[in-house]
Amino acid sequence: MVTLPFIISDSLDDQSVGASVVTIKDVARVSGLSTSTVSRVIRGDSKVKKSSRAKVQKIIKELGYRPNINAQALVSKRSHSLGVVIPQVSMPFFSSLVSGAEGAAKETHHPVLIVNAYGSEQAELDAIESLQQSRCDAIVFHSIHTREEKLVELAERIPGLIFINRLIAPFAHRCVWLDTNQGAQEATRYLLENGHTNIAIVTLQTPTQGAQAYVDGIKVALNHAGVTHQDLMIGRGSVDDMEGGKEAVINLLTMGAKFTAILAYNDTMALGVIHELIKRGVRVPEDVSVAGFDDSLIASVSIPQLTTMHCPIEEMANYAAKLAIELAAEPMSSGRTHLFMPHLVKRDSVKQIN
Amino acid sequence: MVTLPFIISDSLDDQSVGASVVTIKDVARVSGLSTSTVSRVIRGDSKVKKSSRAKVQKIIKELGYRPNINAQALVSKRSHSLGVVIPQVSMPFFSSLVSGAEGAAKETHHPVLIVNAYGSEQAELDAIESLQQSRCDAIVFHSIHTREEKLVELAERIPGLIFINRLIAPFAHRCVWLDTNQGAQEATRYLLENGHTNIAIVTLQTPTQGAQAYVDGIKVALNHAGVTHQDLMIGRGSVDDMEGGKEAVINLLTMGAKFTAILAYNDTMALGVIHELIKRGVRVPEDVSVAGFDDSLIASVSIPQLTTMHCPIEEMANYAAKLAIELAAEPMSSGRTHLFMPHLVKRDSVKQIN
DNA sequence: ATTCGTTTTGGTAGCGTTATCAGACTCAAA
DNA sequence: TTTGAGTCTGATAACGCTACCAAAACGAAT
Repeated sequence: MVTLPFIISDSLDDQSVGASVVTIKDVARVSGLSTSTVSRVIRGDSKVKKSSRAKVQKIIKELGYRPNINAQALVSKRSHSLGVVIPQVSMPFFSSLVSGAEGAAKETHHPVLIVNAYGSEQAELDAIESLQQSRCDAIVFHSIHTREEKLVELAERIPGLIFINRLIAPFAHRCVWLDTNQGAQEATRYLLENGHTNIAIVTLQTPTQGAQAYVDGIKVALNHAGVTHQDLMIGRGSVDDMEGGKEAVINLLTMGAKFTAILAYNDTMALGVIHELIKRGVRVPEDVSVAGFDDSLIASVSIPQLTTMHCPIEEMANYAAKLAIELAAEPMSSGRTHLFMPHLVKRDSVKQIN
Repeated sequence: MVTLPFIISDSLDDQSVGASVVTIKDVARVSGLSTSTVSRVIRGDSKVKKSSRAKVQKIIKELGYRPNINAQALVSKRSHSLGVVIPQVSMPFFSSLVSGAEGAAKETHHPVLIVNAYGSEQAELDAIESLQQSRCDAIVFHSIHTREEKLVELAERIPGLIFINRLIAPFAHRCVWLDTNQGAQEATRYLLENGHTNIAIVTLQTPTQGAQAYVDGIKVALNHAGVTHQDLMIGRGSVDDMEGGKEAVINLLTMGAKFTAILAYNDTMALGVIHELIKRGVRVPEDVSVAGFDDSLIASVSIPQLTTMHCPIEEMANYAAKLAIELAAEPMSSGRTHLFMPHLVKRDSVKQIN
């Protein structure tokens, strides 16, 4: 980082006293009505004469009045804002998530608070607590490290808390999740259809719920197709990024696995795999096919473009945000499940063999 | 989007009345002191006896008390939160920006509000207004479409408003920006050093401030090196994404431009260029070298990995956030400029010729 | 003991909004 | 004209906190 120390000698400020903000009282005074009536108009309460409503609305517009949401939050004990807790906004998957949630929140004029909570249960719990301090009542939470038991506790305490991309059985109706197992099956079937039977898996060393479902799904599809794997070829990476992908494929190679295709737990790992293979002179997809999972931005940007399972994370987050806002307004103890399906996106990293 | 309508019949909730939140009064009562003293402890006011302070802090911890920030904001007329306005979180460049700002805000316990403002001046102004309504006083604003005159107006009104990646001359000390011109020069020099003299530019149809600086920088470097371009080869795309990149290179090709290297205004456009070239059987970098700008995530993901100018957007945003928070606390009418330098990242998309 | 400065404390009045209740105004029916 | 049932409106008390001022409490110096 380079910051030039060039000083600009600026004139002094004119000390202009910032035009004091207009309050509900100003609107009341100007309109000749009481704050109560103005408040009713703001909140869309029906018990107000048409002419009064019109007058108040006119004055509000003229004065550029905006209710102070802090005061509203104070008295109503609800902030009308949406919190989003994710590991890292800068990762494409999560930034899509945030984007989806932001879209939903904007529709209902909810401000969006985001908190990065990376790497540990403590970070995740701290994030939730900081949102609570802001009296944020609707929360979309992408938890990775927090124990289910803790999450149950949180869900009991916070009616507007929605889990995304993770299933907490006792609160299934508060989870917006993806059928990773089915997705993995579909990806596997696609490889099988293309003649691949020697399929290796690239996944995480310490599998998350999703990673587990992914591997399970692949096994189901392989079994169902009658592909007998005396022992499954599984390469594991310690992290879910490109490095993890490289690590996993190196493992696979050093254990002498023979495969014509690789299924990777996510796009980033898949790209790590591809990079490592190409570095070793293995062509993708001519020698080995590779499929990812997520269909994140990088999938369509890479060369070859990645065949992958599209995970509708933006729509899921949009849905989750609406649900959170809804439940924050009126808690419900049960309801339907919110299950989304990934679907296959065929691009260039998988090739037909035989 | 597929949502399964599977209904879970859940037991009724136990109607547990959410343990009412502890307030400053509770702390005061339990500690046997007044709310004033407790408030002093919270705010770190020095005028409080050591023993009292210790006692209050103990009780606060025991009761799990957290100040209600809405009440604090109401009385202090400042929200102590940081707003971030960007075109789209889901774009890697901006999600890095958000991430940097979030990091800075977390240090000072400022919640982070994000607002997408895509595509128009109105969207950007609406975003700022929505933050104002939240009484958000520190704002980092990545403006693209708003006229400078409007931005000056905003800057005058909001002391904690910082512009990122755009220079507003009258408020230079409130801008955290990048020397794109120098960066473009450096990229150009690198191509020249590698023997390229027929260099084409890929940029935007309607150039933003940054795009203009980029093209200017290239011209400067070319002139300086004595490379005479009777007429510069410039291909223009209507948008700054892969499609825009493709569009621009197609323009270049159809106008019959002869080049051995392309400088693209950003990484995404550069990748669009590469995709289009490869599609047409032109090898990168063997036949044509391509360099990008930004060093966003995708630059290291593609094959070939992209040679590009690293733009330290995360550090810039971190710096901008700190500045915004600082200025919101105590406005200043002048100060130093905050200029960051991009630097070259050599990867695989540029090849030496001759 | 009295005085004085200094440190420490508590009481109270808001901040801008909403909820609640009671009061005032309609208008039709008696 | 009175009555009653609506419809509409306004006064007021919170919400949880901080700012301000005044009152204690404490020593040290007289």
